[in-house]
Amino acid sequence: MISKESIEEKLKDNNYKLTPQRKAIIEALFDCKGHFVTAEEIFIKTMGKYPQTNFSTVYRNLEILEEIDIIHKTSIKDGAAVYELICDDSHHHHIICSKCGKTEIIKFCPLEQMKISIEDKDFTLTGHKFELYGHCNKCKEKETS
Amino acid sequence: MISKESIEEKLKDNNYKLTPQRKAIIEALFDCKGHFVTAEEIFIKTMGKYPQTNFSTVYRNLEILEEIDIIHKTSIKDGAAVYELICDDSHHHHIICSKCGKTEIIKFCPLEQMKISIEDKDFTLTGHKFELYGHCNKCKEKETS
DNA sequence: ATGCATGCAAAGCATTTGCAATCAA
DNA sequence: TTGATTGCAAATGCTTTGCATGCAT
Repeated sequence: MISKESIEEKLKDNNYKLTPQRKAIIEALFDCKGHFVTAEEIFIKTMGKYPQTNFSTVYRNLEILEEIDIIHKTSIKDGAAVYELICDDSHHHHIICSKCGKTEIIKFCPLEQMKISIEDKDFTLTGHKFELYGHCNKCKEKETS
Repeated sequence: MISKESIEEKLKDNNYKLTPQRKAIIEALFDCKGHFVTAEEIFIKTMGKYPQTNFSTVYRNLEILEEIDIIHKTSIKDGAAVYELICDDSHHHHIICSKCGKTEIIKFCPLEQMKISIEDKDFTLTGHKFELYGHCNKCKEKETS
């Protein structure tokens, strides 16, 4: 799937150094696999691994990690952005629990069937976003009880 | 399609008063039909119509208008949110120019074909987002020249 | 007359930045 | 050794809020 080692290698390839803070942030992201989490959550988890880590450092690294396609960034609702480790290289989308951030991967991409119907439009396509939102079963149980 | 009168009626129905500021904001949104625009752009346009309008008032009204489904809110990129008057009642999505905010409506919704393949997932669906991003021809021309 | 709406200024929140000190390579 | 990286604190940008005043109904 993906390993810390492969990420560290990718960082090296892009001329980034391996600081203990950076390693701790990556570990934190690993712990949150399958969930979109805020920078604050990552910061807290990182602090548990390497307490001498600053919030700015977290933000700066999240930016780097996004740039080299190690993590996804999106915003579920207004407010803080959320991040998730990319575990699957192939193009995909997400269904996201808007309560806890849990995600599942959706392999289906609507874009292919679309392309034809966009040709007549006044646009050159550069990107797209397709996200489903819902409540995961765990969160639904909490509601009921 | 949609008229200022119908919006004003909807406001009344929801027990909102018709202040000149509110009217000016609605007019501003009309002027921006077919474009996602920031609160600031709406504020500026509103000031041209009724200069005694405060930025807070704009935000407060955008919130109200979103709540009663008069406008759409989304965020194209990080930073400011963008808003657009809803001109078409039927469910649809958008292709959005990430340079100028221009939009075109896409009637196609991928959700229908999807529903079956989500049934096995651990989720109860509550919402979805499907947006295409690109450059409109006008913005592309500017690039070249 | 009543309470919703506004203006103003201050606060809130997530995120970014400048700069000096530090550390990985 | 040297430039990338960090910590710190301050600044930024967007948005929200409290409160007194004003205005639509």
